[in-house]
This record gives sequence, structure tokens and C-alpha cells, in this order.
Amino acid sequence: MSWTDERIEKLRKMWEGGATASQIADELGGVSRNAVIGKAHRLSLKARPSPVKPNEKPARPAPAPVAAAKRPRDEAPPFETESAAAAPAAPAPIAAERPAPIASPSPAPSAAATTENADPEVAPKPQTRIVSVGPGGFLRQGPSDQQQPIPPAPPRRLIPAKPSAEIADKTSLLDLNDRICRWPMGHPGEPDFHFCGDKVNPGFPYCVEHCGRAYQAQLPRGARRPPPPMPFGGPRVR
DNA sequence: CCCTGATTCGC
DNA sequence: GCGAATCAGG
Repeated sequence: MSWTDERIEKLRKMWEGGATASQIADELGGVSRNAVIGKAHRLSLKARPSPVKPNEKPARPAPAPVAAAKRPRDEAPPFETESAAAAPAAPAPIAAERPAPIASPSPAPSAAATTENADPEVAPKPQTRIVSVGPGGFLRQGPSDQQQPIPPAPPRRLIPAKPSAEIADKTSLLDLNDRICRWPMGHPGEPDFHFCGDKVNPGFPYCVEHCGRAYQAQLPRGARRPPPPMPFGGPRVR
């Protein structure tokens, strides 16, 4: 199978819609899960919660000098000199270090040595410097030792939580309860995805109409047709 | 064990 | 460019 435009588009949609690589591969057919992942990477479709990802890549040198003879995999350079080449939209790792807050154009080498050049508004108060070690090992300092710039807000992954107008009066995931039909309308990830919202057929999670779709008499083997519930993509008859 | 995505590397 | 093989976390 080749990656036609339709298949690529479907891969994109499902990938961004949160489908797993296995689901996508199964849906597309003719490709493996690895193929989907590989293609997604080549399309720069990355960025999705990965079980293995939240690991930094800390220069994993060759572990076994002897008894190698297996396969030379990666050669991690001692330093990281990237950021320009790779990582198109990857936010910088938050953990280790944060860039020093941008100092104003007069970065004196020492704050203590510049008291005579202080800001006219803020009178420099050489206070008793109380330095101790806090619980976490950080240094407690007197107020005069505080850095002037407020530490920047830690970068966080933004979550839209947008109240799209298109689904304003539709049944959203949060509107679901035991009494309304939770049959999905549309496709997850799409802006107008919502749920049926009708009154349920008592005892069932769907309304009467969708119960008819959800529960069907078991036909004998061979006479079955799979009109799937359609989480993604169009009906694909196997 | 199963699942997941990431990465490498021969083709 | 493709994807199997492999890695590694849940």
C-alpha cells in the first residue's frame, strides 16, 4: 500500500483526533502500526502523549564497551546543540533550567556593588542579610537579595478549553448523564463533535433510535455485515 | 504479557 | 520515503 493523499489525510485527522497508531493502521488497512508512526513522524505530526517520551535525552553513551557485537545504535553527542535544526514546535523542556530573566541593559556584575546607582524610585535598603537553608535546600535570603525581575511564569502546555460556538447548544461530553442519549455525532476531535442528547430508552445508554443502531440481532456467521459505529473515517468494509 | 509512541537504520 | 526491528514506559 502506498501513501495516497486520501490515506495521508485520514492519518492526519485520526492522529490529531487522538486515535492511536494501531487504530489508525487498522482503519487504513494495509499498513502496520509502525508504518503509521513512521509516516506521522515524517509528516511532522508528532506531539502526542507518549509513554516513553517524557524522558530527556541525556547523552546515553555506549554502555557496554565489551561484548558489543550487537548493533551500534545511537551516538549521542556529549553536548546538545540543537534547537535551531530540530524541534519545530517543541516547547523547551521545562525541568532543568530556565533562562535567566532578561536583565535590563545595565547588568551590573553584582547587585551589592551597585547600590549607589540604584533606582530613584526604589530606595535601596541594605538590610540584614538572613541567609539560611530552607527545607528544600534552597537559600533563604533577605529582601534586599531578591532578584529584581520576577521569575518568569513556568511554561505550561496550554489547554484551549474553548467554548466553540458551534457546539454551544449541542450535547457535549460534560452534558452526558444517565438520562440522555450518548450516541456520538460526528467525529471526536472535530469542532462540532457532540452527542445525541435525546432522552434515553430507559435502561439503555442511547435513545430508542440509536438503540436500534447499537443493538442488533446477532446474525449467523457469514451473514454479518459490519456497519461500524464509525468512530473515525468512513465505513470500511473488510 | 499486553498496550503505547519513539527511534534507528537498511532498503 | 518507507517500515520492520527495537527500545522503553504504562
